[in-house]
Amino acid sequence: MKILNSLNKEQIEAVEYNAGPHMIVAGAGSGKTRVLTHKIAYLIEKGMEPSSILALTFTNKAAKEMKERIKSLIGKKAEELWMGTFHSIFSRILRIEAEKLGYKSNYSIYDREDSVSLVGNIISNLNINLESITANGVQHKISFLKNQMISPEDYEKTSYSTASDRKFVEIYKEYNKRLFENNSMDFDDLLLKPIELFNTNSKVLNYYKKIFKYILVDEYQDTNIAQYELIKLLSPAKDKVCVVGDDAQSIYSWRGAEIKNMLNFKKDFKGAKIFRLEQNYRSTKTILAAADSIIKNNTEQIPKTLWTENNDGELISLIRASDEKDEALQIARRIKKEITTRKLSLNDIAIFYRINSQSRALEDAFRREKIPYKIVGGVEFYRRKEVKDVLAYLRVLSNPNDEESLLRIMNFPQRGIGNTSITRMIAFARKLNLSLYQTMMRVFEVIEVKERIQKNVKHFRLLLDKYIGLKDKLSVGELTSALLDELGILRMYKEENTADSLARYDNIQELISAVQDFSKTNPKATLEDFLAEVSLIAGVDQYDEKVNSVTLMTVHSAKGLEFPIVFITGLEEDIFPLSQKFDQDSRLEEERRLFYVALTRAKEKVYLTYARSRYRFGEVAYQSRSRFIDEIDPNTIEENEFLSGKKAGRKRKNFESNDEFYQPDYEDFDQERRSLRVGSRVVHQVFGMGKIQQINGSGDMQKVTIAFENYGVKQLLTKFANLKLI
DNA sequence: CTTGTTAGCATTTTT
DNA sequence: TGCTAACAAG
Repeated sequence: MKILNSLNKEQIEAVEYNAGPHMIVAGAGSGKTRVLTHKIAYLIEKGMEPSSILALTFTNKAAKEMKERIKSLIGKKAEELWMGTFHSIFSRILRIEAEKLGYKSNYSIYDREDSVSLVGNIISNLNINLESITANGVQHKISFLKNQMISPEDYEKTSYSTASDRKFVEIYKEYNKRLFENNSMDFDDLLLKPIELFNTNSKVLNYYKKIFKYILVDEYQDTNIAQYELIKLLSPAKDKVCVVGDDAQSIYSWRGAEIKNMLNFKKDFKGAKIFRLEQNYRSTKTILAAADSIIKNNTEQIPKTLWTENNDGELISLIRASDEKDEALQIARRIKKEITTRKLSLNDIAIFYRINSQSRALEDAFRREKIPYKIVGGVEFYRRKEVKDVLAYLRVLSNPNDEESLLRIMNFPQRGIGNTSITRMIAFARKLNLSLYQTMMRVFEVIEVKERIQKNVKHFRLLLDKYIGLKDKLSVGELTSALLDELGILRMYKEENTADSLARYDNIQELISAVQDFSKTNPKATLEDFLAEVSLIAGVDQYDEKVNSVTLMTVHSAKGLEFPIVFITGLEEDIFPLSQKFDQDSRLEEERRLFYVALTRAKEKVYLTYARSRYRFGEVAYQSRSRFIDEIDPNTIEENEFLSGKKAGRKRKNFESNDEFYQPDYEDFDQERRSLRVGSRVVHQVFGMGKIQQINGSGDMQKVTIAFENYGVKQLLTKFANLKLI
């Protein structure tokens, strides 16, 4: 069969096996996507209807790519596949089944920010003033519990009821209630609600079980309990379930992902068969050896040996920088060199970092060195304030019960409806059990609101009604343009004429073209369709390999991608691995897996960079280099002397002495404390011997963290500590 | 109700 | 450091 032609023996076995549940343990670069796509094509060629195959992926981008690839194998039929992320597939099902749960099908989807702001409102409404209760913290905890399928009632039963715990439960309950009243769901509900539906309504469950004759799951190592539950519930006859994953690449446990799902697969699905893909087609032998030497330090893993027929390739280069600016500059220079020496395009190069905030220095350097770049993720387009404002309008038009969105736009652009009036209207609404939107119609009964403002509210309400009336008559694109025109938001930003406001102007323009684009590609699409898609877009989904520029992204977003040349930056303790008391080994092991993922993205060449000092929280922090560097097999790595460290600094001085960004190495102005270094052993008069773990700040404010032999870890001001070097 | 100022917080990672 | 949410004054 043609479809099997391009596969190796193990891959063919995995593709052909379709008798029952099976798991494909696929190492990095072993052709996992290839196997999945070919398997689906194979199934269809064997006569299975595309519309009866459910394929779940981790990102929208992966889904889209896979669909494209399947299309090229079997043609247009691929369009009918149920393929997408868990969240998008089940939100689609919920659109259809919402009424059975008491929701309406036009429900809004709240992203994390929306949830936090709802939680914030609840906290202030309930008049809670506890140090330990913050909107962010509570939202985080709620999400965490939802991921484990723990309801407020469950939580109440199992946990100690401290005062703050009781308050938390109160907020959690109110949060769910308000979501329901707003006809809204948060990300976690998109998984929980279908479970609830299937568990309480066997008719619906059986209906979908009949539709899905085959289930495939990608990135199985990153599924959480709720996702596992969904797979289990929907398992078709004979458990025709195929999951693909790599336990070494599990990097989302903080989001509730359970490697256990992978480790327990054989137990969970009776008669399950395991396939292994161990031949790597992506990387050089050197890169694989380095990656292997890293992951060996982890204890929990499914044993496997990756091998490749590829060349040895080049050694990994280690680059030392004095600070983050130097690091960025050196990377920029390397990139220029790489592009001229190997005939590569900018697209072939990626720079990874552990945390988004590291991107700033890199961006600065690339701008100055005129290297085109694109950032994946970061402050995502659809999460920007001005974009969210416009989307809030669209959401209200679609679902007027969406109070969070309504509040967001009530006085934007300013129309003289201030906080006090809004609070009074909400009080009225709660008393009479109305929605805020309904209250707006009856605002003249809210006597506490001034007459002039009542008129403003009515005016606003009429505006909304006008567009609600129009929303099914116009395309989404036309609707948005007309609305924005009437609101004058664009004009407002243009007239303001600051760099900031013009950027916002551009972003809204971009949104408009995105909307129009959507209308064009989906002529029949409704406003709801557009909103549903937009709410579930992630940073990585916007990665466009066609634009010719280097790529900047977090290691998390890099999962599933590959590049000829990869820079992994910020290899310092407390950055990568990220600072954390490693009270649990599992935390450190996840950081290590993350580093493993980063390394295995590279096809030809890896650069590792670290900086001696780095701005964090507005102060300079000195860090020792990452333990991961020392875990790498020394035969695969070389320290790069040229262009490194102080040399680069001097070079800069010669060429760009008038550079406003230029700063002398800290040694030059902080000489008396120069001898204090991370790792230095010191004596303190009271605490005795110790080793410096961390140095923060400079001058009189400089603080050192020292692990004393007999007194534990202490943080001291250098100025008073009177330390003696040994 | 708007505008301007400031204190305090933030940097994990994302569907 | 850079942003925001909260606060104060007009």
